[in-house]
Amino acid sequence: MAEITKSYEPREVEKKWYAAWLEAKCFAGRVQDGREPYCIVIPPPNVTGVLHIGHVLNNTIQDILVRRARLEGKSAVWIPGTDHASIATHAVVERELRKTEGKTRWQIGREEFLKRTKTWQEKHGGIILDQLKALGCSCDWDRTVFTMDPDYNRSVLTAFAELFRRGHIYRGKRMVNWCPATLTALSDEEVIMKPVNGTLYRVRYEVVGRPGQFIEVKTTRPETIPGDVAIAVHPEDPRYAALVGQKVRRPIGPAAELPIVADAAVDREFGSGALKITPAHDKVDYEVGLRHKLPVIDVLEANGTLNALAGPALEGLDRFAGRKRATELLKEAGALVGEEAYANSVGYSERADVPIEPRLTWQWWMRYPRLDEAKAVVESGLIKFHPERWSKVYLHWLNNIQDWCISRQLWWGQRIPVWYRKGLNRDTLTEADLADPAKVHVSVQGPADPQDWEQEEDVLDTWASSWLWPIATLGWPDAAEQKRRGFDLFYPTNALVTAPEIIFFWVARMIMAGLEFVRPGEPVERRIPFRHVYFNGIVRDQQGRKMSKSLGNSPEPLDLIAKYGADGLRFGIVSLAPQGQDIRFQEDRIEGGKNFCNKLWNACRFRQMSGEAGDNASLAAITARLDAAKFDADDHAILDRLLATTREVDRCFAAFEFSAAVQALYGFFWNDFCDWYVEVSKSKLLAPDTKANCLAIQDLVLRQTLLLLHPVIPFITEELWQLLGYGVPGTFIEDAHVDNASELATASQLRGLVLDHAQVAAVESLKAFVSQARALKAEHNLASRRDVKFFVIAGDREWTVLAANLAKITRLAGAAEITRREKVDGAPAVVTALGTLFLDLASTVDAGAEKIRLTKELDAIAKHIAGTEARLGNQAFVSKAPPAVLEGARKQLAEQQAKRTELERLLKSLG
RNA sequence: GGACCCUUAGCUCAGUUGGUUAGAGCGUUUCCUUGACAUGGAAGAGGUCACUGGUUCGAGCCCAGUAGGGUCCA
Repeated sequence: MAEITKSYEPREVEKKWYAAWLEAKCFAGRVQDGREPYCIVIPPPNVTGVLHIGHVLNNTIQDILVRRARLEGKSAVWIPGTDHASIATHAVVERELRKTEGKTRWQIGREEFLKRTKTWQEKHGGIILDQLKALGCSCDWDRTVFTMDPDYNRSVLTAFAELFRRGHIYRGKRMVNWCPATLTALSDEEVIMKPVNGTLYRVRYEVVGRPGQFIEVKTTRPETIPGDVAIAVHPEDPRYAALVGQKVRRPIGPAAELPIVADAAVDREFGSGALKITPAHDKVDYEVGLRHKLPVIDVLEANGTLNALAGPALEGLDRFAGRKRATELLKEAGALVGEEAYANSVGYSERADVPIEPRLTWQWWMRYPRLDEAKAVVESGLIKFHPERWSKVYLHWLNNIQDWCISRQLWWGQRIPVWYRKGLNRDTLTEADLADPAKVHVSVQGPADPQDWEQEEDVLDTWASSWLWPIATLGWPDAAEQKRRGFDLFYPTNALVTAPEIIFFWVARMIMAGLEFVRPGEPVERRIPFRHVYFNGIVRDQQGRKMSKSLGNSPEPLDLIAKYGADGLRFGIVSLAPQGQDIRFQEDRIEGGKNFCNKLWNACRFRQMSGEAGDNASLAAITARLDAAKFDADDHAILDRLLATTREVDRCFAAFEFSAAVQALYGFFWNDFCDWYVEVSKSKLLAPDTKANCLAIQDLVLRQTLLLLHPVIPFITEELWQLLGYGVPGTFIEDAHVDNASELATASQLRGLVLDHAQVAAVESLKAFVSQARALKAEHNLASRRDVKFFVIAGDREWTVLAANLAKITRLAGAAEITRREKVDGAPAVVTALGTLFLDLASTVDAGAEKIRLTKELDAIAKHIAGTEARLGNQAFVSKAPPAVLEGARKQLAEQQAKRTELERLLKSLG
């Protein structure tokens, strides 16, 4: 067996084991072996993306879940992949095209553009997946899926054709959120509302035939005045009743007379109570226009510049320049009554970060399927959200849902599988036309006579492909593929780990897709895509800001791995991520992860240096080496703590409380095992009588600790597992079974061991005794001396406990000896639960200082006694509190009083 | 405007059915390179649990309100 080095060096260990795991196909999701399935699908990162710290958290949690499932004996699989990120990829490739060739995508054409995009994707698309490997992610890489793979395309097109057939998809000319930068429609979810400090312009329109009479409106967008077609007032507004039916003159742009109409949509409280109606550029105005049969005058081009309909003075100007110019024109015309500052919300394009334009265009829309079921499965807890509160956000969205605009005026993505008969005028298509197979063809494979048809140019929203992720990655809709990939076994998947930001974009839609397409007619629990959704917090910087490239506040994960090891990074990030709360990134916590790994490493090194390796090949082999007759208090205590920690970690993993699991393991391993048990072992290992049993206990504790930690820190645990001989050669730690607390207890009971809780409690008092002894030394500046003598005045029962553990505590207290005395005078002392402890200073004690110290302690204990007495003196407390609490209080009071008595005695003896 | 979250030690945070004297990591002070580990060990300092009121024998925890910070939706 190789010797364990002085400190843990992650780099080579990580490389070695990741390669070995891949070589042995450790991560393969096996379909045939009859074990309980466990499946996670990765939230596919953008193919344009690189790993950021948020990915580290998200993917570490997924890896924890899937590795834990393997240790629990499940047939586990984690399916990886990327999505094609239509808009983001367009942005990158088009920018490069512009920079290097000065061309737009239209200049090179659709085919050529797609060729370039494909090349770019092949070059950059795998980066993030390789980074996940460096992090240790145990994905089944043979199953890697890209949302534009041929199989995946077919899933997406099948879903479209099916939903069209079922009446869920339609084509309509409606107001959409238009992004003038990327030149495509967006869904409501891709629009970010931002508060903007704008200007409200008060503009007056002269009433036709009544010179000098005006009607005033307020608008933030004077550049759209050439697109005005009416003024609207509320039908019950007395101020304007007489004017309804009259006309006003448009103050700028092509001259026109606009009717004054009455419409209940007008807010009488806003501004003057009169509203200019510009149906082409506002959703409400468009609806008013429909009601009053008003024309639509679209004065903007797709890219946001004003067109000829805006008039020669504005034509060609960008919308913001146009606004400025329009204001000047209004001033010149005497129509601008005033300007005032105005704070309002403006919708911005999520990707391009420019204000969106409401724009009337033909688009494809989806009426969401299975809305009621989608609500019910979350309301009933069939799909459980962690933390649960996110289900409210989910339900609120579903209750206020609007049809989904799924077409995008882009090229990179699934081209909509709709063909129009050549020569058909698409601007006049009716619903009946859409349903007529002679005019419109919808299918996955396309028409048999393509020469007679023209395919729809638009592609689908990326989310309209990724909403199929859990089913398409498992082979849907191809029966043979589903069989090969284990659809029947792995669906529904177990957990989805994602960010709350995409609860609408993705989580809700996946639920609807699953319910709609999977196992029609079967119970809903067979159709849902996953049972648990864990929302990880957002990783922020120290100031609480989101990590972003432009701020440059995001640490580079690969640098962190180089500095602290993948395990250190994983341990650190999980330890600071409590369930569902956003986290502030602290590099020192990552360093803490690294330090923990080193501690683990060195504890194993200590074990290796302590004695011959025993048979560690299985839990049974180790427990067979335990000797119940040789157990002392510390042995009982460490096994008790091991069982309690195992129980707690089991609970935490099942409850998605990962940072609590890590905390429990940290506390157990560092404090209970290293700080105490390893230290007491040093005495036990010197005695031939207790050595073998002590080593067996260490082996048992280390084995279980490695198994519990493996999901969080896979590399170092694998390395130590092998170094300490826990596995049969040729197997891996993941081939072992992690025993739960009761299995562990049963295994040790088979060796005749019954944990003695009195002994466990005794260790607590021994720890306190040692700690008090050290403190007493430190008080007298003897902390580093190991030759001091202690005296104890103790009852027989207390002394029995001390005597049984004397060698260990003498060593831990850093004493030459601890002896029992009947009487001690003039030595500094401390009252412990195991008697009064004196530090032998011969006659050098400073009585004055000692008195001050003891008096301080006496004051503190008096305060506690007063509190406890007050509680026990309260009749209501005595009669109402549960007996256990009451009993505890009485016992506490007795102990406090005994301590006070002893302190008083000590003070008195000092004179 | 609506919904949700947060406010606990200098910093970042735990505290899951209300019950002894409120915890951790980092930082900080003092001491220690003793044969697992200085990526370490020992001891210490540090908190009117945002505020106000209520329920209760008992509140960091439950309820109501106030203030501040944040997120999402309109």
